[in-house]
Amino acid sequence: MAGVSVSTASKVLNGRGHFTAATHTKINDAVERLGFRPNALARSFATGRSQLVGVLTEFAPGVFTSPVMVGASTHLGHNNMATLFADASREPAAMSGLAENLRARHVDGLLVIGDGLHTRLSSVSGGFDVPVVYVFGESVDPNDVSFVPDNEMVGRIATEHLLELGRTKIAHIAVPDDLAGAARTKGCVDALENAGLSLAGGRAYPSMWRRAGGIAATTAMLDSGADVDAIFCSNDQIAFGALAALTAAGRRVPDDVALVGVDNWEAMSGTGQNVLTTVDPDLRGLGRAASAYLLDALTGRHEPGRHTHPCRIRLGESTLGVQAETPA
Amino acid sequence: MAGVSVSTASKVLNGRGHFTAATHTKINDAVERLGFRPNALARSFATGRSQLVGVLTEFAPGVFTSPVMVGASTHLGHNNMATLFADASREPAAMSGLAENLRARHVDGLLVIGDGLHTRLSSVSGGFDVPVVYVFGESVDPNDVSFVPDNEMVGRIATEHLLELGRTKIAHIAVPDDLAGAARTKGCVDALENAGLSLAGGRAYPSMWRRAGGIAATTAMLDSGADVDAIFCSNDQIAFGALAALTAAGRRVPDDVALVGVDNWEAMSGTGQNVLTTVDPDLRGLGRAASAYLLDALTGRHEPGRHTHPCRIRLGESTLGVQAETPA
DNA sequence: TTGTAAGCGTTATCAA
DNA sequence: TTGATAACGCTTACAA
Repeated sequence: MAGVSVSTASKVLNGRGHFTAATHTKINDAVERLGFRPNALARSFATGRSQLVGVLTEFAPGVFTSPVMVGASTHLGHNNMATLFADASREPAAMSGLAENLRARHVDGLLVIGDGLHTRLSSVSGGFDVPVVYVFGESVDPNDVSFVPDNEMVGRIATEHLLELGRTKIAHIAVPDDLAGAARTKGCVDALENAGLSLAGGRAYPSMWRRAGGIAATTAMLDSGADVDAIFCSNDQIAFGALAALTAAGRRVPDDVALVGVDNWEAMSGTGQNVLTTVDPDLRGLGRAASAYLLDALTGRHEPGRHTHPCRIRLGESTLGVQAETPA
Repeated sequence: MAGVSVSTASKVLNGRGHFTAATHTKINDAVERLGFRPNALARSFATGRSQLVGVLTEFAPGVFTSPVMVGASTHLGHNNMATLFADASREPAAMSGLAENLRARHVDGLLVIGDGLHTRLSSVSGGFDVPVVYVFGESVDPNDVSFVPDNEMVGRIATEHLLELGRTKIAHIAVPDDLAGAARTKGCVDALENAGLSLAGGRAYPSMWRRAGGIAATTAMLDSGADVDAIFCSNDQIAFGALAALTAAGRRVPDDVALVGVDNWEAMSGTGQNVLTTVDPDLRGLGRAASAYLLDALTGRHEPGRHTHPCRIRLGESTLGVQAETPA
């Protein structure tokens, strides 16, 4: 319709080669009039690259999975990559079948997203000739590439913030039977040691990830008569429990006891409040970092092993008091 | 390698036509030895059907979005359809661009997933020559196909359960400025009218969707001296607030006041508890129903308008007491 | 600066 | 029951 060959049209539309202005207009006019849209499927077929990245989640409904996925998908989208999604619904056995499925569709790369806690991800890289990146969970195979939050940094940042505020009797409510929890504890203990201090109460107070655990641990701490002016809680749920227990016991937060949690839960759940000082693991950023790596891997980058993603602290009333609202 | 033509191989592998057992073996052997995997991309290109369904979410990190998505994606996967994912990150303006993107990839159909509350979904069906289904949010265009939870049924089921337990002084904590909330209220009031009753306290007690709202509304209710033996709360967060306020006021749940919420939050968030009787909107089922419709639409089904998906009640201690744990 | 033609892997039509 | 061959819509040498 533009009176040119298909190859000319192809080149112009993809900005390859040099053509006269007249040819450009002819082609653009024809595109306009025909409402022409290139068939991405045919293009993928011709080039052998699908411009598709598989995203395989261990359990998509998990609260922490979506931000990682969205961070990844958005960044991929900005780079003309579409996201082919599949969820294993917490059945590890389903993973390889779904991966196989994505492979048949010739994805250019694969992102395997874990649920961030508990266990390692089983490796599905075998059989893939395209890059596979494990996110928010480490592959059992150390030769695979994994991206995880820097949980030691989480513990360190939280503790250093409390130290900077002049707190010295810092207790820690920990989740021991968990990869992420143990790392957060290590970061906390390390930061204290660097300051020549050790855990208030002489030990970490164990808890589950839940609010009720925070209440129980804090109650135990107060009952033991431990002298404490700050608590680093391994997540925000625990910190909310600690807040409740402290308030019930007549301790003021942060005046008597300052509190730091982890997860940036208030922002994530959209409560619009900012009561808790919290360490944000930046899960969107984690997804973005992993997909950025994947895009680089498409052109040869290969750095096997574990990549940690930095966290950032979000200040709130539980350490700064109500003056937390700094004017712009 | 099998010594047959490509067309024979193609037919055998797809189970089309009749061939001798010898041919079958020859081909299967070759497949085995070569590790042959059909190229889904080439197939899509040849057939003109991509076997791809676009899933466009308004805000994927929203707690209620994932179950819908996973329900849809899983059901589609069982029908050889892959899920092409894109998220608008709460920017309505982004929707059409993303939809355009999915269209360029020649998806066989599109699912637009809302966040279940507040507003209607803007229609992106224009320009699509494949079926588009709106889920968990109704399209502004009544000619579009929408799948939403049956929120009137939610209110009705909750209220009928309380009536069956013999409660007659049933109060309601409502969220008025919201499509879903208003429908739940209507279902409740209808059920009461059918039983010849009306709302305890003479009116619904307004609240936000949050726990704090439940506390405030319940406190107001108690302060007003209303005579109440049950409360239907528009969601579980409100119900948890009501539970706290009732307990603080020395009322026993369910002995003095029975409580029903909505969302099946305890199961969704994996707390492993079952304190609250709740109406489960069955969001996975909603996703499944919408994608089942989409698959039918591929072969001609067309029923424009709003399709409601039934809910189901989950009994818990807040209406049955501790004997809720029925033996298997 | 533009055009010709081969090729990507599969399905589908028709003939044998 | 099997095989040749065109076709799907695009990219990409290579030729002009």
